[in-house]
Amino acid sequence: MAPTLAVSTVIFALRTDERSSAAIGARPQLWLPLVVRLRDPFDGRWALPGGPLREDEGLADAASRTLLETTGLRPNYLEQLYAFGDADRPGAEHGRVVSVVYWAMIGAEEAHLATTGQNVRWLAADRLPNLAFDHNRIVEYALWRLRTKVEYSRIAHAFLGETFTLRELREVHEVVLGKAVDPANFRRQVEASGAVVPTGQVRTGGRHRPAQLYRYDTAIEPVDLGPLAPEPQMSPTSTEETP
Amino acid sequence: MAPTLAVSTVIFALRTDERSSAAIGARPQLWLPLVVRLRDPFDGRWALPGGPLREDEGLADAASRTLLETTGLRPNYLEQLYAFGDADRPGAEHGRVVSVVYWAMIGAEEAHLATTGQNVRWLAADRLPNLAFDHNRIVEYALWRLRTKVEYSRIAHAFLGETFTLRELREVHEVVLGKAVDPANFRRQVEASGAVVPTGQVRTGGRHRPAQLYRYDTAIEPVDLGPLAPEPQMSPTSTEETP
DNA sequence: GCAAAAGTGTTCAGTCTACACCCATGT
DNA sequence: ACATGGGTGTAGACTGAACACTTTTGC
Repeated sequence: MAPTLAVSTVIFALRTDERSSAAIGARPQLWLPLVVRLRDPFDGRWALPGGPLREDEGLADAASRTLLETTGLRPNYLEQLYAFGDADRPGAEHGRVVSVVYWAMIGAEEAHLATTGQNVRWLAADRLPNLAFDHNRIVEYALWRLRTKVEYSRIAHAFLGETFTLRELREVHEVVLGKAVDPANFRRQVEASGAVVPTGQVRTGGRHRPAQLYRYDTAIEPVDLGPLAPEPQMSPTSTEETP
Repeated sequence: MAPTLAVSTVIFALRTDERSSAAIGARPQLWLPLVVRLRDPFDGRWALPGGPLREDEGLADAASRTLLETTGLRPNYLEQLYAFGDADRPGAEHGRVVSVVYWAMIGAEEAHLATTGQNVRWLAADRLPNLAFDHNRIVEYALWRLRTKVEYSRIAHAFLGETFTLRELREVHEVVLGKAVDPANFRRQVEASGAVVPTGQVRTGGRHRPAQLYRYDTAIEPVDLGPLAPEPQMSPTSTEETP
């Protein structure tokens, strides 16, 4: 019997814990939405949003769709993570499944508006319970990818809104990497990258000097995707023998 | 109708062109084995080795198997590349296929022994004809991944044998990256990485001072795979709510 | 005025790069 | 002897971490 094909998505957003949100200076954390399984295997356990691939639907489309269905949102960033399909995956007794998993980043403003359906719940990424299938391992891998990618690319802004202060962007790095970042050096690095442009506006309100607001420079690709980049640049490198 | 699942592999080896092998100082190049398609779609065109996923067989196992079937070899390095599954992939008219593609590196000694079956042919990676499906794009992406990975990890030795001189290792870098590398600086970087240990043996025969032979230090992982590393470190980060 | 964060300047150490130079071998 | 690549040394450019310091707001 041929294995079933499914698409799942690890959806990350930066949120402040509701319970401690009243506390001043509450650091945001990484959260992700999970859905309850309503049947075996792993009936009643939390699992990543996902489902079978529909006809005439691309893999990334399926990821976007399940994301929209579970959260009502569209992601600022979406990337394929990995295809998991070992024959001994947990739950394979009930029918083998090959999962193509995506991971996504949601902006701050949208994250507030997330519809939390009956079977959906947001949980902190570093305090997850035992999930269905091998989903704990998948989330671990997605977290690892997020962390390494934040360091060498420019995706951090995908957790923020249209405009943001460098302080906010730095906080994203600090929360994701789990360590403090020098404000002075961070500012210079970001400015030197040219990925960000000042809007002229400032954000006031703190008990301190107002901060310049920046916007992401859309002319700059956040990640180097190589030949997978948008423009499909179909490349018959040369024209030679065809047997 | 559910999409079919297939596993294909981009297999790289460093070879000297047979026609110019007589010439002295012939630079090796990247080659890859392709198979002729014997039916529609793309009947008669070259394609990546691959096929459907068998029952009770992991994705990586399937990649290894097709690699063995087409070349008679086992790879020194094997990694998942990407899952291609857009609804508008070339050839989808004859039935939609989601391809999980792997890429592999073959050692120098093995590459000589490669069995070249009736329908198999090795072609130079930078002079490929029009391949079946979107396989040109896939090879481009695999090449890009190989190049970026050679720069920041220690996989280059996978194109060589058990022991090798630093000259040979440097040549791998030069061929893959397509540019000259300073011998002095390369030596220092490799030695500093500690990934390589001198065997005490030397390689004589050139009209020059004999070169020290090195062996790869197997205690060091060639690539940082993060949570996908061998030891499955099943990680229920904590034990919390299960609805 | 004072606390707090925004933003600037400077130093120091480590790394990368280019290139000069000596060493050991085959012919 | 001498050509050739193996191997070492080193000066300058560049980069990143650390941290002192000035600026501008809210209270």
